[in-house]
Amino acid sequence: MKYWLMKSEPSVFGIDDLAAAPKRTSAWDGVRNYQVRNMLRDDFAIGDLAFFYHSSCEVPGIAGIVEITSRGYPDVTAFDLKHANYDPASKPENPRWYVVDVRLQKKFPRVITLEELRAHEQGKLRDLLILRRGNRLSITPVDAAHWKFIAGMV
DNA sequence: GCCAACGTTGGC
DNA sequence: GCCAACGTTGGC
Repeated sequence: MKYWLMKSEPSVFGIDDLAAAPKRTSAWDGVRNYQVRNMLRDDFAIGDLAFFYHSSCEVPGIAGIVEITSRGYPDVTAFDLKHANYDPASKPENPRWYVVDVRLQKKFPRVITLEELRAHEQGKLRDLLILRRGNRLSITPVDAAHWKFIAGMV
């Protein structure tokens, strides 16, 4: 079982959108970065857990925990001409982009802010990828020790 | 394969 | 809105 951190802009899709979705489950679509695509396609397993991170918003930080409920499968929004995620280079017979399904496991009573995380940048959260300068991946692996520590910050 | 131009991410 | 730090594109 692996741990992850998945970023989303709440103005596009936030934790409350997931809470309101049928079965509190949704495909994590719209990833258009090859490194992240490879993780979704090859590295995610059913039962993995991920922090749901809100980015590009007033208070960036971790809003809750989701459970991975599928392996990677093709991102059908890339095939949809009218969808914002449309990519003509991705074909159903040779899909370029992938998703996994996520189910909301827990919305935190409060957001664990980026500022709080940064307070441990030189200590317990050293080498947490989200804190690394220049990191732009929307999905990053989280090691077990970091996961445990952050979950304890709630 | 190089690299300039361009686009995107995301904190501030 | 600004801008650093990327990733991608395309001419050569």
